[in-house]
Amino acid sequence: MKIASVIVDVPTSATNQTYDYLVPEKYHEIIAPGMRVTVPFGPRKIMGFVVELKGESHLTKLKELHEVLDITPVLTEELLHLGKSVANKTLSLYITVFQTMLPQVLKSHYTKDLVRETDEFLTPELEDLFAGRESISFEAFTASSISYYQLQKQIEAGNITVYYHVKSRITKKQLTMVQLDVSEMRAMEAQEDLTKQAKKQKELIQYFIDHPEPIEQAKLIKQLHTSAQTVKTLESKGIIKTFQQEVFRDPYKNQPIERTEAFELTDEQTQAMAPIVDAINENENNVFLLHGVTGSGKTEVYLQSIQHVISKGQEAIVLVPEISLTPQMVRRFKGRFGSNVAVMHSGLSAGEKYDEWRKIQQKQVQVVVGARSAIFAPFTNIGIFIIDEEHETTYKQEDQPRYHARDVAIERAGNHRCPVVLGSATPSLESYARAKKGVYKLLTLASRTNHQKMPSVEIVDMREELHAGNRTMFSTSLMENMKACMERGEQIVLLLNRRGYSTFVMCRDCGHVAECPHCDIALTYHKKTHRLKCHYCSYEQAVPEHCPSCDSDLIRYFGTGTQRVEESLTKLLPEARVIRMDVDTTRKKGSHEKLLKQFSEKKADILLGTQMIAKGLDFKDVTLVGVLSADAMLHLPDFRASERTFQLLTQVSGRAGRHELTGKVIVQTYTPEHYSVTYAADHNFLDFYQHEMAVRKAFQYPPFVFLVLITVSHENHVRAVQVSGEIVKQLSGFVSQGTTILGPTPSTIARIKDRYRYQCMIKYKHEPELIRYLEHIQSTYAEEIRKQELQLFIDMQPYYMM
DNA sequence: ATATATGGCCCC
DNA sequence: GGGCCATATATC
Repeated sequence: MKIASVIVDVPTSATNQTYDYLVPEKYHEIIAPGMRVTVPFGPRKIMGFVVELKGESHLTKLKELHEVLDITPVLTEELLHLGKSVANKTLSLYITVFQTMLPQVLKSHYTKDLVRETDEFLTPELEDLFAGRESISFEAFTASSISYYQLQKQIEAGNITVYYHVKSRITKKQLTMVQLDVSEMRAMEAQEDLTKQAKKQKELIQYFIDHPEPIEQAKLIKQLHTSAQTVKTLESKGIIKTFQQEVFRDPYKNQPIERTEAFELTDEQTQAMAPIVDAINENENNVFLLHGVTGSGKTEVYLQSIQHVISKGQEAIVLVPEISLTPQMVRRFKGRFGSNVAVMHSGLSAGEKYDEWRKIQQKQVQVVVGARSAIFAPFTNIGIFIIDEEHETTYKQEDQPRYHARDVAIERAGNHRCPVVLGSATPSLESYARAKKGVYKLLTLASRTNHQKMPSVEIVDMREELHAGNRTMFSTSLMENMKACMERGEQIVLLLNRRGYSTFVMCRDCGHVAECPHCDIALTYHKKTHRLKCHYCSYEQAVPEHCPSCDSDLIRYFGTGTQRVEESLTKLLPEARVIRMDVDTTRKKGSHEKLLKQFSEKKADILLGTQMIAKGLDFKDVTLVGVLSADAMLHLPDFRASERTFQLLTQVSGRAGRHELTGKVIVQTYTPEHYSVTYAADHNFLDFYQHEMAVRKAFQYPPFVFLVLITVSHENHVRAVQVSGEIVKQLSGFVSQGTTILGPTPSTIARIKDRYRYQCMIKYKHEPELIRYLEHIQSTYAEEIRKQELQLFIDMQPYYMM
């Protein structure tokens, strides 16, 4: 007897367990853990993952599984094991973790059909609906106004049956290929037999006599200036044949990429790489923190370490933040490893993602470069994990499963007995503290490979500008430097922290701000549509002509931050050609790349944008970087605000003068004395680290403690307060002395989509049973959660405190 | 998540 | 008791 333990595709806590099914005889030989199957679940049929095969079950009566969907497992044994562990550590459901390990197209969707089983008259309404057809979709029934009860009676009577279908969305791209179907000799004879008018056919046969290998039909037609008809005719004569061939979509096929050789490493790079290579050779499961200033050649260290892994016959996973997964970055990896690289990021279509994933699964590549979820690439013999810009917050997923790619990398490295390299110019405090304690091994690259000096950073106090009568958002110094820079024919990058700029609508008379009626947040003004939108729900309204509070018609509104800057920039510097990069201008696929290409071809003088331009970009003629408001995010209710400000300022400073030309950075701020601004200006990570650690210690924040954020949301305000209070009380009874529980307090946004939100925070140093307590809390409210009344979000090591 | 069982209410 | 709805419950 063969039994499969299956995790079913029903994302609820009540079904977060394995279900046993008998494996039908015909699947005995081929079924394996990690395959997707369809199983009967109650009266339905749904998809599930086989996590285990066994000989017996604790249950006596088992159903048979319906169908095996895969030929080879889509999840390796390691990923099954990892998925279980990630789910437990992040309080997520097994099924949601397994789903995030796979490309979207492998997710199933379900359809239902109603099939008529009798010629007898059903009911007038149902006869109308079927209208003579044998079967109809269940949607057609739902759309009609026939009561479910009526249908149920027909189902009970056996007059109608419900058929369940599970479909995968897989689309493999097929190409029509053409090939000779006869011997060369026979082809020549056929060529002779053709009449004089059949010139095209003769040419086509001649082509195959010269090139016997199969060719793509479209290419053939184009090359010979012929038509599909010619191919068809010859095929019907049996001289040539066509067949379908599966191909991988290659998102980079139209970009010729130059091959590069390994650069010679500097002494510093050689020293940094040696321990990594040792770890690769010795299969040592070490975590390295590679702290290298911008321009110190971290990427070259990655590339050569990977080269080493490849020559050992092993595989490499490289994570980069989504935002810096630019063509420039991809080109560096493709340039070195050619078609041995798979690329995974959100810019690819679902089909492209699936194809890249299959290249990994089928071992056609040894390297994957991708954003967060690429950490789950189904390699089986991994030799290194690299996480570039390790401090980036995008490595933490904000919705279920709330995993951190860095933690997953470290766990997987344990499974594969291989090193992890975390690289950054501005490591997270957590990682740097671990490196100092010796938990991670610290490697340092202190100098730039081209021996260029770090750009000089000028801090401009915007309060003084204001006192001097400058009410624009550009300081005198920035303005003068921009003009000079443009005269020299060099380029400028301007960075704006979007969050710092108002996009709301306000009444000038009474100060009334337009707010969302469903969420406690100001509405955002969209210039394009001249409407107000809520960022948290889909609410939308026209801009009021009169203030709803005082009836004044002095309504003041702005465009989005970058739009506003662009407007005043064109007023003050009309000769400047500006490229604006923000959410609005990069929404369309490929527009990100297009804008950057335009800028690199010097079709513009100024690149203006938000965070997204701060990373990874490398333009040789950029000599001036301006930060319009450095402290915009300093005042957010977030203990990492200083760290983020320091990181951002350091990142952008690195954008200037990467090549021969020396660069200058101008940082505008209202708090010029703040340590995250001054240390960033001095390129001084170590002192920033010391200072910030003291602050974290004083206020008991990470890395001195671990955090858990629990958010409670309920339609009923009173109940939300009640539940969050109960949770704090319960937890206080469980946890040990050194642990503090803060709250409950209203969330930063106290109401979203008409639901009230309260949160509490746990600060702990050592709490081995914490997950157990949290699970207990979850189960306490399971009923209310299931009824969709209550929502509980538990975030281990949160990044956003909202 | 969702099909089905269960319980209650109304009406004849 | 049957029709009809809302709510509870199990799903190998």
